[in-house]
Amino acid sequence: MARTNDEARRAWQLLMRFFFRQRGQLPACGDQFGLSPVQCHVLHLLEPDDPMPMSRLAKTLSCDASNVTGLVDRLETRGLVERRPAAGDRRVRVLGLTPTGSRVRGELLRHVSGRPNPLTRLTPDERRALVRILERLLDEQDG
Amino acid sequence: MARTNDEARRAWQLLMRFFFRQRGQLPACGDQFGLSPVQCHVLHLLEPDDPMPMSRLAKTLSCDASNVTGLVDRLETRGLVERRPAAGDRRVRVLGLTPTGSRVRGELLRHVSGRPNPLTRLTPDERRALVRILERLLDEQDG
DNA sequence: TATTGTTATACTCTATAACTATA
DNA sequence: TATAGTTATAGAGTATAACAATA
Repeated sequence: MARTNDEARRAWQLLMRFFFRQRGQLPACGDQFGLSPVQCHVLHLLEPDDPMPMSRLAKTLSCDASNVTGLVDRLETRGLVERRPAAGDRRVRVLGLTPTGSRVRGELLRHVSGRPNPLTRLTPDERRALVRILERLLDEQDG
Repeated sequence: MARTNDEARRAWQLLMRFFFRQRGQLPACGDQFGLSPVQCHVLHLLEPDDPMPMSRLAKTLSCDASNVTGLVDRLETRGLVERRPAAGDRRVRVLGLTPTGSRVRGELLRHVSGRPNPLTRLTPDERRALVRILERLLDEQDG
Protein backbone atom coordinates (compact mmCIF):
# COMPACT_ATOMS: atom_id res chain seq x y z
CA MET A 1 0.00 0.00 0.00
CA ALA A 2 2.77 2.42 0.95
CA ARG A 3 4.60 1.05 -2.05
CA THR A 4 1.63 1.73 -4.30
CA ASN A 5 1.50 5.33 -3.15
CA ASP A 6 5.22 5.80 -3.56
CA GLU A 7 5.03 4.49 -7.11
CA ALA A 8 2.09 6.74 -7.82
CA ARG A 9 4.03 9.69 -6.47
CA ARG A 10 6.97 8.76 -8.67
CA ALA A 11 4.71 8.66 -11.71
CA TRP A 12 3.21 11.99 -10.73
CA GLN A 13 6.62 13.58 -10.34
CA LEU A 14 7.64 12.32 -13.77
CA LEU A 15 4.45 13.72 -15.27
CA MET A 16 5.18 17.09 -13.70
CA ARG A 17 8.73 17.11 -15.00
CA PHE A 18 7.64 16.13 -18.47
CA PHE A 19 5.01 18.80 -18.45
CA PHE A 20 7.29 21.59 -17.41
CA ARG A 21 9.92 20.50 -19.87
CA GLN A 22 7.40 20.43 -22.69
CA ARG A 23 6.04 23.81 -21.77
CA GLY A 24 8.88 25.51 -23.61
CA GLN A 25 7.53 24.25 -26.90
CA LEU A 26 3.93 25.20 -26.23
CA PRO A 27 4.26 28.99 -26.60
CA ALA A 28 5.88 28.54 -30.00
CA CYS A 29 2.68 26.76 -30.98
CA GLY A 30 0.39 29.50 -29.76
CA ASP A 31 2.65 32.43 -30.63
CA GLN A 32 1.76 31.95 -34.23
CA PHE A 33 -1.79 32.91 -33.36
CA GLY A 34 -1.11 35.06 -30.29
CA LEU A 35 -2.61 32.50 -27.94
CA SER A 36 -1.47 31.45 -24.47
CA PRO A 37 -1.15 27.75 -23.61
CA VAL A 38 -4.45 27.78 -21.75
CA GLN A 39 -6.18 29.51 -24.63
CA CYS A 40 -4.82 26.86 -27.00
CA HIS A 41 -6.15 24.17 -24.71
CA VAL A 42 -9.58 25.75 -24.60
CA LEU A 43 -9.64 25.96 -28.37
CA HIS A 44 -8.65 22.31 -28.49
CA LEU A 45 -11.42 21.40 -26.05
CA LEU A 46 -14.06 23.37 -27.89
CA GLU A 47 -15.05 21.09 -30.72
CA PRO A 48 -16.98 22.52 -33.62
CA ASP A 49 -20.71 21.83 -33.43
CA ASP A 50 -20.39 20.89 -29.77
CA PRO A 51 -20.74 24.10 -27.75
CA MET A 52 -20.31 23.90 -23.99
CA PRO A 53 -21.65 25.93 -21.09
CA MET A 54 -19.13 28.13 -19.31
CA SER A 55 -19.67 26.20 -16.10
CA ARG A 56 -18.60 23.01 -17.85
CA LEU A 57 -15.45 24.68 -19.12
CA ALA A 58 -14.66 25.82 -15.58
CA LYS A 59 -15.10 22.28 -14.36
CA THR A 60 -12.98 20.85 -17.18
CA LEU A 61 -10.20 23.31 -16.43
CA SER A 62 -10.57 22.73 -12.68
CA CYS A 63 -10.67 26.44 -12.05
CA ASP A 64 -13.05 28.95 -10.54
CA ALA A 65 -15.89 30.18 -12.75
CA SER A 66 -14.65 33.75 -12.42
CA ASN A 67 -11.53 32.86 -14.39
CA VAL A 68 -13.56 31.62 -17.30
CA THR A 69 -15.16 35.02 -17.68
CA GLY A 70 -11.82 36.69 -18.42
CA LEU A 71 -10.53 33.77 -20.43
CA VAL A 72 -13.57 33.84 -22.68
CA ASP A 73 -13.46 37.63 -22.84
CA ARG A 74 -9.99 37.47 -24.34
CA LEU A 75 -10.92 34.73 -26.80
CA GLU A 76 -14.04 36.65 -27.75
CA THR A 77 -12.05 39.84 -28.29
CA ARG A 78 -9.88 37.90 -30.73
CA GLY A 79 -13.01 36.79 -32.51
CA LEU A 80 -12.42 33.08 -31.88
CA VAL A 81 -15.37 32.16 -29.65
CA GLU A 82 -18.75 33.60 -28.84
CA ARG A 83 -21.26 33.41 -26.01
CA ARG A 84 -24.69 32.19 -26.99
CA PRO A 85 -27.85 31.86 -24.95
CA ALA A 86 -28.74 28.34 -23.89
CA ALA A 87 -32.10 26.83 -24.65
CA GLY A 88 -34.17 26.33 -21.54
CA ASP A 89 -32.10 28.14 -18.90
CA ARG A 90 -31.56 31.84 -19.31
CA ARG A 91 -28.74 31.88 -16.78
CA VAL A 92 -26.53 29.68 -18.92
CA ARG A 93 -24.16 30.95 -21.60
CA VAL A 94 -22.99 28.43 -24.14
CA LEU A 95 -19.59 28.76 -25.80
CA GLY A 96 -19.23 28.16 -29.50
CA LEU A 97 -16.47 28.60 -32.04
CA THR A 98 -16.84 31.39 -34.55
CA PRO A 99 -15.94 30.57 -38.15
CA THR A 100 -12.57 32.19 -37.48
CA GLY A 101 -12.17 30.18 -34.28
CA SER A 102 -12.99 26.99 -36.11
CA ARG A 103 -10.39 27.78 -38.77
CA VAL A 104 -7.70 28.71 -36.22
CA ARG A 105 -8.45 25.55 -34.26
CA GLY A 106 -7.90 23.50 -37.39
CA GLU A 107 -4.63 25.26 -38.13
CA LEU A 108 -3.56 24.72 -34.53
CA LEU A 109 -4.20 20.98 -34.73
CA ARG A 110 -2.47 20.70 -38.08
CA HIS A 111 0.44 22.68 -36.68
CA VAL A 112 0.77 20.27 -33.76
CA SER A 113 0.33 17.19 -35.92
CA GLY A 114 2.61 18.46 -38.62
CA ARG A 115 5.79 18.63 -36.61
CA PRO A 116 7.43 15.85 -34.65
CA ASN A 117 7.13 16.08 -30.89
CA PRO A 118 8.67 13.91 -28.17
CA LEU A 119 5.69 11.55 -28.17
CA THR A 120 6.36 10.58 -31.77
CA ARG A 121 9.61 9.00 -30.62
CA LEU A 122 7.82 6.37 -28.59
CA THR A 123 7.28 3.01 -30.20
CA PRO A 124 3.76 2.35 -31.47
CA ASP A 125 3.25 -0.07 -28.57
CA GLU A 126 4.36 2.51 -26.05
CA ARG A 127 2.11 5.16 -27.54
CA ARG A 128 -0.86 2.83 -27.45
CA ALA A 129 -0.09 1.89 -23.86
CA LEU A 130 0.18 5.56 -22.89
CA VAL A 131 -3.10 6.45 -24.58
CA ARG A 132 -4.88 3.51 -22.97
CA ILE A 133 -3.58 4.40 -19.50
CA LEU A 134 -4.55 8.05 -19.87
CA GLU A 135 -8.00 7.13 -21.11
CA ARG A 136 -8.48 4.96 -18.06
CA LEU A 137 -7.34 7.74 -15.77
CA LEU A 138 -9.74 10.17 -17.36
CA ASP A 139 -12.65 7.75 -17.47
CA GLU A 140 -12.37 6.79 -13.85
CA GLN A 141 -12.64 10.37 -12.75
CA ASP A 142 -15.85 11.03 -14.60
CA GLY A 143 -17.96 9.10 -12.15
CA MET B 1 3.91 8.99 -40.51
CA ALA B 2 0.79 11.12 -40.49
CA ARG B 3 -0.74 8.41 -38.37
CA THR B 4 2.16 8.55 -35.93
CA ASN B 5 1.72 12.30 -35.51
CA ASP B 6 -2.02 11.98 -35.06
CA GLU B 7 -1.54 9.39 -32.33
CA ALA B 8 1.07 11.57 -30.69
CA ARG B 9 -1.34 14.48 -30.78
CA ARG B 10 -4.04 12.32 -29.26
CA ALA B 11 -1.68 11.34 -26.44
CA TRP B 12 -0.75 14.96 -25.93
CA GLN B 13 -4.36 16.04 -25.75
CA LEU B 14 -5.07 13.36 -23.16
CA LEU B 15 -2.09 14.47 -21.13
CA MET B 16 -3.36 18.04 -21.21
CA ARG B 17 -6.83 17.00 -20.13
CA PHE B 18 -5.50 14.87 -17.32
CA PHE B 19 -3.28 17.68 -16.17
CA PHE B 20 -6.01 20.28 -16.06
CA ARG B 21 -8.35 17.90 -14.34
CA GLN B 22 -5.78 17.09 -11.69
CA ARG B 23 -4.96 20.71 -11.11
CA GLY B 24 -7.94 21.07 -8.83
CA GLN B 25 -6.32 18.77 -6.31
CA LEU B 26 -2.91 20.40 -6.44
CA PRO B 27 -3.73 23.59 -4.55
CA ALA B 28 -5.15 21.55 -1.67
CA CYS B 29 -1.70 20.04 -1.40
CA GLY B 30 0.12 23.34 -1.33
CA ASP B 31 -2.52 25.27 0.60
CA GLN B 32 -1.44 23.52 3.73
CA PHE B 33 1.90 25.29 3.41
CA GLY B 34 0.78 28.37 1.49
CA LEU B 35 2.54 27.23 -1.67
CA SER B 36 1.44 27.51 -5.29
CA PRO B 37 1.66 24.48 -7.59
CA VAL B 38 4.84 25.79 -9.21
CA GLN B 39 6.39 26.47 -5.84
CA CYS B 40 5.56 22.90 -4.77
CA HIS B 41 7.17 21.62 -7.93
CA VAL B 42 10.34 23.62 -7.29
CA LEU B 43 10.51 22.30 -3.76
CA HIS B 44 10.11 18.81 -5.17
CA LEU B 45 12.89 19.40 -7.70
CA LEU B 46 15.26 20.85 -5.13
CA GLU B 47 16.69 17.80 -3.45
CA PRO B 48 18.50 18.23 -0.16
CA ASP B 49 22.28 18.29 -0.51
CA ASP B 50 21.96 18.87 -4.24
CA PRO B 51 21.74 22.62 -4.78
CA MET B 52 21.19 23.89 -8.29
CA PRO B 53 22.08 27.11 -10.09
CA MET B 54 19.19 29.41 -10.90
CA SER B 55 19.92 29.04 -14.59
CA ARG B 56 19.42 25.30 -14.33
CA LEU B 57 16.11 25.79 -12.57
CA ALA B 58 15.00 28.13 -15.37
CA LYS B 59 15.95 25.48 -17.91
CA THR B 60 14.17 22.72 -15.96
CA LEU B 61 11.01 24.82 -15.72
CA SER B 62 11.32 25.87 -19.38
CA CYS B 63 10.83 29.48 -18.46
CA ASP B 64 12.77 32.71 -18.75
CA ALA B 65 15.47 33.39 -16.17
CA SER B 66 13.67 36.56 -15.08
CA ASN B 67 10.80 34.48 -13.73
CA VAL B 68 13.09 32.50 -11.49
CA THR B 69 14.16 35.68 -9.72
CA GLY B 70 10.63 36.35 -8.48
CA LEU B 71 9.87 32.71 -7.85
CA VAL B 72 12.95 32.32 -5.67
CA ASP B 73 12.26 35.66 -3.98
CA ARG B 74 8.91 34.34 -2.79
CA LEU B 75 10.36 31.04 -1.62
CA GLU B 76 13.19 32.87 0.11
CA THR B 77 10.74 35.22 1.84
CA ARG B 78 9.01 32.15 3.24
CA GLY B 79 12.37 30.92 4.48
CA LEU B 80 12.31 27.73 2.40
CA VAL B 81 15.28 28.25 0.06
CA GLU B 82 18.36 30.44 0.01
CA ARG B 83 20.75 31.80 -2.60
CA ARG B 84 24.35 30.84 -2.10
CA PRO B 85 27.46 31.85 -4.00
CA ALA B 86 28.82 29.24 -6.37
CA ALA B 87 32.40 28.10 -6.21
CA GLY B 88 34.41 29.19 -9.22
CA ASP B 89 31.97 31.57 -10.93
CA ARG B 90 30.88 34.65 -9.08
CA ARG B 91 28.01 35.29 -11.47
CA VAL B 92 26.24 32.11 -10.44
CA ARG B 93 23.79 31.82 -7.55
CA VAL B 94 23.14 28.34 -6.28
CA LEU B 95 19.79 27.43 -4.71
CA GLY B 96 19.68 25.34 -1.60
CA LEU B 97 16.99 24.28 0.83
CA THR B 98 17.04 25.82 4.28
CA PRO B 99 16.42 23.47 7.22
CA THR B 100 12.81 24.68 7.16
CA GLY B 101 12.59 24.10 3.42
CA SER B 102 13.96 20.61 3.80
CA ARG B 103 11.40 19.84 6.48
CA VAL B 104 8.49 21.28 4.47
CA ARG B 105 9.65 19.35 1.40
CA GLY B 106 9.55 16.14 3.43
CA GLU B 107 6.07 16.91 4.72
CA LEU B 108 4.94 17.71 1.20
CA LEU B 109 6.16 14.36 -0.14
CA ARG B 110 4.63 12.47 2.76
CA HIS B 111 1.39 14.38 2.22
CA VAL B 112 1.30 13.35 -1.46
CA SER B 113 2.28 9.76 -0.73
CA GLY B 114 -0.07 9.47 2.19
CA ARG B 115 -3.30 9.97 0.34
CA PRO B 116 -4.61 8.04 -2.62
CA ASN B 117 -4.51 9.83 -5.96
CA PRO B 118 -5.84 8.77 -9.35
CA LEU B 119 -2.58 7.07 -10.25
CA THR B 120 -2.98 4.62 -7.39
CA ARG B 121 -6.00 3.20 -9.18
CA LEU B 122 -3.92 1.92 -12.05
CA THR B 123 -2.84 -1.68 -11.93
CA PRO B 124 0.79 -2.27 -10.95
CA ASP B 125 1.56 -3.20 -14.55
CA GLU B 126 0.00 -0.01 -15.84
CA ARG B 127 1.88 2.08 -13.34
CA ARG B 128 5.15 0.45 -14.27
CA ALA B 129 4.44 0.97 -17.95
CA LEU B 130 3.59 4.62 -17.35
CA VAL B 131 6.76 5.23 -15.35
CA ARG B 132 8.89 3.51 -17.97
CA ILE B 133 7.37 5.53 -20.80
CA LEU B 134 7.79 8.80 -18.94
CA GLU B 135 11.39 7.99 -18.08
CA ARG B 136 12.09 7.33 -21.73
CA LEU B 137 10.47 10.60 -22.72
CA LEU B 138 12.54 12.52 -20.18
CA ASP B 139 15.78 10.71 -20.97
CA GLU B 140 15.56 11.27 -24.66
CA GLN B 141 15.22 15.00 -24.22
CA ASP B 142 18.36 15.34 -22.16
CA GLY B 143 20.71 14.96 -25.10
C1' DT C 1 31.68 39.21 -26.63
C1' DA C 2 28.90 36.00 -24.04
C1' DT C 3 26.61 34.56 -19.79
C1' DT C 4 24.20 35.00 -15.06
C1' DG C 5 21.06 37.16 -12.74
C1' DT C 6 18.20 41.39 -11.79
C1' DT C 7 14.87 45.14 -12.71
C1' DA C 8 11.02 47.29 -15.12
C1' DT C 9 6.95 46.54 -17.57
C1' DA C 10 2.86 44.47 -19.29
C1' DC C 11 -0.19 40.79 -19.73
C1' DT C 12 -2.30 36.36 -18.42
C1' DC C 13 -3.80 33.15 -15.01
C1' DT C 14 -5.87 32.18 -10.61
C1' DA C 15 -8.64 32.39 -6.20
C1' DT C 16 -11.82 34.79 -3.05
C1' DA C 17 -15.67 37.55 -2.07
C1' DA C 18 -19.67 40.19 -3.23
C1' DC C 19 -23.06 40.80 -6.61
C1' DT C 20 -27.11 40.17 -10.34
C1' DA C 21 -30.21 37.45 -12.71
C1' DT C 22 -32.46 33.32 -13.01
C1' DA C 23 -34.10 28.84 -11.36
C1' DT D 1 -32.41 28.73 -1.40
C1' DA D 2 -29.39 27.34 -5.03
C1' DT D 3 -27.02 28.02 -9.45
C1' DA D 4 -24.69 30.56 -13.66
C1' DG D 5 -22.14 34.08 -14.62
C1' DT D 6 -19.97 38.76 -13.67
C1' DT D 7 -17.17 42.25 -11.28
C1' DA D 8 -13.58 43.82 -8.18
C1' DT D 9 -9.44 42.82 -6.11
C1' DA D 10 -5.08 40.82 -5.09
C1' DG D 11 -1.39 37.90 -5.98
C1' DA D 12 1.27 34.66 -8.79
C1' DG D 13 3.15 33.23 -13.23
C1' DT D 14 5.13 34.54 -17.69
C1' DA D 15 7.74 36.92 -21.58
C1' DT D 16 10.41 40.82 -23.40
C1' DA D 17 13.81 44.29 -23.10
C1' DA D 18 17.41 46.79 -20.87
C1' DC D 19 20.90 46.48 -17.51
C1' DA D 20 25.15 45.33 -14.17
C1' DA D 21 28.55 42.17 -12.93
C1' DT D 22 31.42 38.66 -14.29
C1' DA D 23 33.56 35.44 -17.46
